[in-house]
Amino acid sequence: MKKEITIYDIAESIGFSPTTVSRALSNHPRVKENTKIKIFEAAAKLGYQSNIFASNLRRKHTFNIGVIVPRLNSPFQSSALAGMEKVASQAGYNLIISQSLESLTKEIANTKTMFNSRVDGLLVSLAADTEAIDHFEPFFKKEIPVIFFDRVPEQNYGMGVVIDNEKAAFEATAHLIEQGCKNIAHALGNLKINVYADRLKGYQRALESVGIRHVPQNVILTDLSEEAGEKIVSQLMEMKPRPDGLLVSNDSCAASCLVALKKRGIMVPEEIALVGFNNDVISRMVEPNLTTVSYPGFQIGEVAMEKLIQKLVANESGIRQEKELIILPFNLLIRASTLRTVSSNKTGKL
Amino acid sequence: MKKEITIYDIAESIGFSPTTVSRALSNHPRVKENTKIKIFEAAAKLGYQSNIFASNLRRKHTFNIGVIVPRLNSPFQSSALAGMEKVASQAGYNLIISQSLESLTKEIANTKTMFNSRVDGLLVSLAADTEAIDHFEPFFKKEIPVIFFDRVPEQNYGMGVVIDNEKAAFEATAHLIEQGCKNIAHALGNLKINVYADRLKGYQRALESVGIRHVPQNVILTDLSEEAGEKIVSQLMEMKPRPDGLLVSNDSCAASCLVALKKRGIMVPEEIALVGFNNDVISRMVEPNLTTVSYPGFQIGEVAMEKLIQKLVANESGIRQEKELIILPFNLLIRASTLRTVSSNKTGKL
DNA sequence: ATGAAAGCGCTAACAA
DNA sequence: TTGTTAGCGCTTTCAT
Repeated sequence: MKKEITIYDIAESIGFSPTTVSRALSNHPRVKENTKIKIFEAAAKLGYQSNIFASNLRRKHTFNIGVIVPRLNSPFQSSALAGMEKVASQAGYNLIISQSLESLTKEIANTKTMFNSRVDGLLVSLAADTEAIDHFEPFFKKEIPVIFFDRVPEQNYGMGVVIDNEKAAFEATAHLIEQGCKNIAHALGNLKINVYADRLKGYQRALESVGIRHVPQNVILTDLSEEAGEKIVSQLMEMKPRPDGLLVSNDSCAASCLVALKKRGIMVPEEIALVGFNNDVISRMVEPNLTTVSYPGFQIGEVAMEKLIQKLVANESGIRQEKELIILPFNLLIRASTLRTVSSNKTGKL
Repeated sequence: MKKEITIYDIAESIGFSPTTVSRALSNHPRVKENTKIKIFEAAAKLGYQSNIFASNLRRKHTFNIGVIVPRLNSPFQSSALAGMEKVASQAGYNLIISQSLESLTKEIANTKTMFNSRVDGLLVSLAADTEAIDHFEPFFKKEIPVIFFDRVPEQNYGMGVVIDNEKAAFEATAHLIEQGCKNIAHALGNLKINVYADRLKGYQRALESVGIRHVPQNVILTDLSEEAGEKIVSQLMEMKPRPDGLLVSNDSCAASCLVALKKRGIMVPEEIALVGFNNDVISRMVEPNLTTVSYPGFQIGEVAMEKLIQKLVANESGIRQEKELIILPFNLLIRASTLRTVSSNKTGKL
């Protein structure tokens, strides 16, 4: 490796001190305009590249923000990441991204790595296994801001960005009830995850609100994978009475349920009405189009990152910020998979 | 911010020199086992955390690898990232990820940021606008390895990981021809991108190979977005004779073409046979299922990262590596959207 | 097997 | 407006 050009080389080449060079390069106001120009020219001529380590070593921050997600390749998570990247890069921060693959062990390892890499802040969507959040203690202790998004811890914690999953599931279920469903099943993921636990509550509350007795077997725990659709539907087929409504906690799984239903000749929505979650592209491509809860992944990412950067700035100036849970709006998109009567078809997309 | 524990504190607390502490902590063989134990204990007791900047400053590398993708939220790119993350984290590297949003300007900015952050290596899938790759010069000059994946530069460059897009499109087109299509259209993205340019070649070669005259208007340039399907199909409807086969360069766009075709009452595959690209979930959910080219995103990510880390290790030991283009296998998955005769149905998924 | 000392390149307090 | 000086915390010769 060749020798690096340093501010000393620049300083020497034009007869200023390294301090002045340093100041000029970071656009300090107390350097004469003319000197700045000279210094920038010299820097360019010598091919100077600032050494970020040395700078970090002094200033004690990295401009790196860590992000830990369950899976990089999920439509929701990748949208959230896209939103984060947008905001972060605008503010001059880099993103260090890792995935927990739904494993607490890996999440702990990731957390350690992030800590050791000295990220300035951390954005986390928890793994399915995660119950306690002790592994974030080092961050809390050092007052490095941690913001959870989408999948947040159950217990009291700092700051989070979510949607109101309970309300979303409530509305989705209420919609099914309006469409005449009497016996509604709900397929969801690991109940350790707040997202699914909350949706279950909303689903139950909607049933109760119209006096429908809650049938435990109607709640189907799955991994919500593409393959799960077949299993869910075959389970549905065993039930008597057979459910006439199904709320599935993500769109790709809902789509695979739809395929499995159609394979068996079950009419959607006439025999079983179907609701998904997320408003993924797929919900608009299958036939019938899926009614779904529009889940603002990109925006969740943006807001979480904005909040984090705000905290960073606040910390810098010694301002103490409060705990806060930000709840973003969702949207129930009614499409053909639940519209049983022509009269209530508001979308024209039957 | 509280004062950090340094190796000096450890050294002082147990009466060794900082040197020995440093050596012990990095498991240097010439430190007595017993001393090591003492040092590790003291480190743990004091809550020592190694300062990665100081270490980087001395050792001149970061264990960070930069990744620049066109969009974080694309099924292909996020799979590739997942593959990269897996390999990188196993090898003790972090991923710094940014997106170019298909803009050369942003790509250049990202490249600069990555360079200034002193990533040890760079993985890039080019933006649509990118023609020249001068902005990677600083990396080449400093011999920081850069590996391109999927979307690689046209000109001569270092190392790349791709699939044989020309062959893939050739096979897909040949399959359409076998199924009796006489007039095949091809919807693809920006021809500056090798991926699409190569597919176009393959498509043309397949037509030529059976003596079908190539009709320029059959090549439809689009952004391959979800919305593009409608446009592509309406364009198709204008053509006479109307094409009886359509090769679309990604699955979500192919799915939207399918929806647009069905909306017009066109039978798929009978009137128009349809092939997509990527084997996204969506290709298995729409009806009929899409014939598609299985595009190994996760594996491309894995291989690219493995190669990069190999290069890093090789550089370390002064070994000079050759330029290399790695071509990964693809797979034409034949499904109902192209199967026109029962006799040639090999999948049973009509 | 251990230690002393120098320096990686930058920044910030203080001085001028 | 500019410069002097002293580290930030670690690693690495070179000694012992």
